[in-house]
Amino acid sequence: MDRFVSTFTNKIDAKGRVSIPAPFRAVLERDGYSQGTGGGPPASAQSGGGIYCYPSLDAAAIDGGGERLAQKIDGLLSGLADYSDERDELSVALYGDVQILNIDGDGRIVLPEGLRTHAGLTTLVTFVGLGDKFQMWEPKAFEARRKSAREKVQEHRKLFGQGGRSANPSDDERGGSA
Amino acid sequence: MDRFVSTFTNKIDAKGRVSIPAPFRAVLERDGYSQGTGGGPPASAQSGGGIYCYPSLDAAAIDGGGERLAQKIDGLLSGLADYSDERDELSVALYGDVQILNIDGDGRIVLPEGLRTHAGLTTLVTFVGLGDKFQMWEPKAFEARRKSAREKVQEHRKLFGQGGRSANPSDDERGGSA
DNA sequence: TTTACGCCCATAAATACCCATGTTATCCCA
DNA sequence: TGGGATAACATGGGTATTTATGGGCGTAAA
Repeated sequence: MDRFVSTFTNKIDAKGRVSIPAPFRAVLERDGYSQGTGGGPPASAQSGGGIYCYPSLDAAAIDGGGERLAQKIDGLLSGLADYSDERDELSVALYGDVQILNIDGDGRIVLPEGLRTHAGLTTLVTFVGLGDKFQMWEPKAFEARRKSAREKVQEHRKLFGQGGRSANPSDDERGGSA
Repeated sequence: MDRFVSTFTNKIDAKGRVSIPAPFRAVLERDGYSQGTGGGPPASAQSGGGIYCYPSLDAAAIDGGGERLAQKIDGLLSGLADYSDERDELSVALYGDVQILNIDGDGRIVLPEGLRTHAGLTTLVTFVGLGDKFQMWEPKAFEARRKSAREKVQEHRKLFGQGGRSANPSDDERGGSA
């Protein structure tokens, strides 16, 4: 199914680069990404190559994904009439905030200033798989979010009365393997 | 897919020139633009070369694009009956203010007075990708626009994003489903 | 002439590209 | 089954291109 799964934490180096977790890279490649070196024919930033990133609308995180994500965005706009003011306005938020980041020969991207500040990133980034896309978080911020997410799940369980499994507290962290 | 994506802010120099962001240039070239020097054979301003620009109908901005944009405008008109009043009006609105700007050997254009005042441009221009076309804004004006655009998307998301997915707070972010 | 524009060159900074290294997980073979 | 050889990854850093931007100059238009 090629979904983004699991979480990984990588380091931002002095040049602002981060390695994309290898499993995510594999998903991106299967999703139609062709890498500059070591993968396939080069692709310029605006033509199918690169990953699509934009600031999450309601979280201090960056959303990222490949072609599939891009098509999803297109889908949102496809219903609107060309040249309507409404379409322009939505396009601003949907396309205007997107950055296309190239993956270098070593599987790394450079996070632009704007995105980095939105997510409060400094030296570490936590990549979180969410299926069709993934998110990049400041590790501590993500830990907090994860915690609250668990609590919500707990509540839901109570509502449904499913005693069931466990909320395994020691989930996967760095390098869950693929 | 060759879409205009992302935003860039460039400077207007003493001669009124602005660099077109390199990624946009790449889209334009693939879209059928041939540059005077360093790109391909020269093209006169009225024959496929140059970018199409006109004042946005409902915003203090300039719309710009390449061949695809021109064809889309044609498409809109062809949907209307010949000689209808509506068509005439639209033709004037869409074609009347169009300017074809040449890109110089260094990837720059000169913004004519009329367009500059319409958008309130002085020393900086923000290029905003909107898919098939892009817009040029005065940076501060664009900031305001971006803000309102984001709010609108939030609303839309509520309407769309009810694919009934999950209780997972991090699941659907921007556009739950296409 | 005077102004505006196209064309060329120069340069600093940002970006892409390339290779090297430390570490860890994997595999093979005795 | 233990241990060394191997391969995959994340990470660091050097170097070559690309890009944005400033300015000079000749030519064409007014």
